[in-house]
Amino acid sequence: MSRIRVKNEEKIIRAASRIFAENGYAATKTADIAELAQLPKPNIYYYFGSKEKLYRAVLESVTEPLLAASAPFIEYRDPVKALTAYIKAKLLISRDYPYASKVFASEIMHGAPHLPEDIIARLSEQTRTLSAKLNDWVGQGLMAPVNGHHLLFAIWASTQTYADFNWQITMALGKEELDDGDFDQAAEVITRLVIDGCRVKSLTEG
Amino acid sequence: MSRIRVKNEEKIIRAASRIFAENGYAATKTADIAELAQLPKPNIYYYFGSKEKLYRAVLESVTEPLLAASAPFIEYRDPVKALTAYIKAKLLISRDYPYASKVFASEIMHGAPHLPEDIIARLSEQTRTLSAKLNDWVGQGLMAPVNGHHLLFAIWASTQTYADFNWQITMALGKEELDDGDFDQAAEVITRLVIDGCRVKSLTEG
DNA sequence: GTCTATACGCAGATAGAC
DNA sequence: GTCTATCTGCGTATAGAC
Repeated sequence: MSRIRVKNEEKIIRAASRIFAENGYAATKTADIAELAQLPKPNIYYYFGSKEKLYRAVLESVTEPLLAASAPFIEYRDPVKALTAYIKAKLLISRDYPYASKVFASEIMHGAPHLPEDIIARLSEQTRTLSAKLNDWVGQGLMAPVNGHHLLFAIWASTQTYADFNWQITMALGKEELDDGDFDQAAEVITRLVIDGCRVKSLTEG
Repeated sequence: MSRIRVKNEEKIIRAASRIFAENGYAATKTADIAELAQLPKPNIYYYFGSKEKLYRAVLESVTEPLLAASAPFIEYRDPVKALTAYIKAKLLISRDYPYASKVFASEIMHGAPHLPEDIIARLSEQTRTLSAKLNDWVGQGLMAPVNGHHLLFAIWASTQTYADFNWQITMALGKEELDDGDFDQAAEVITRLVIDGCRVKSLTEG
């Protein structure tokens, strides 16, 4: 694995993330990826074999950040801290991986036809862990009796929307692009909805 | 405009909504639409002229329901009633127009390249009206000081997710498909988040 | 390892018979 | 108004020179 290979593969993945995000899988031309990556088209095939395999490589590149975002849920015992940190982490993914997030969203929207089984399994496992924890908190009287799954869906949707529907949001806000202040406001609103809406209690201050 | 024409156009639109939703614009073959509609492929072209025009017709078919969903915001003066009804209306769109909703979402996700200007204008107008009303309520002390735009984004995202990410949700719930009970639970959770989270006050019972 | 030039298949669109 | 048969262009993929 030469240094040039690693470097070129990175360039291609970065370019591909963007083109796939903007156009969707079927509508993207490998020629456009090559152009953005400033490499000849056959190099794409030399490094990745096919458009399909390149696409899967892009999908896999977001998997780790996505799974890592749930770390707060494990780390913090305090429900308020855990949920606040989780919402922030999810919003940062939308901010920092806007293209990969979109590719992932598009993939899920169409029934995950290209998503490898092992990734699906890990995401499912994560879902079970998170909703179980929410239900635990409900059982311990640490929050109002809400359905953990549906609360999770609401958190996912309202954080991911800042990447997936970026176009709509920037237009509604009358901006060119979202800045850190917008993400702060988003975090404030979503956190309030969850913490106050579900009457989540802190372990330290009752 | 013969009766047969109207009937065939309906059949084609219905089939197209589904195929476009499942595969995305670029990946759908007009042949597949024709097959599902049980008509020969050239009829698609006879009635709609091109794949692109057919796609736009599908987009336009959801516009009215989408705009109509905001009626509660206008009809009800009471913030609690208005928001509760709005959330319910948005969820019903996800339930009753799952395919068209997905097509619309996919279109927005990619920057609305095919969405006619006049539809964009009407949706923008609606966005302004809704966020202005939310800000009014805040100004009148009828709800906590939340940013109207971001609250709106959260409501949109968490209701549309039941159509757009249907696959993920049914999998997480371990079901084959969502039933009315699931939508009721979704409504309950989202309504709680908004009403309790933003401390929305009812006009009648303070 | 890199890239120019080319093959090949698929799917959008249509000509023209009925 | 309907449909069979066909054209054509575009985009994935590769052969083969360097």
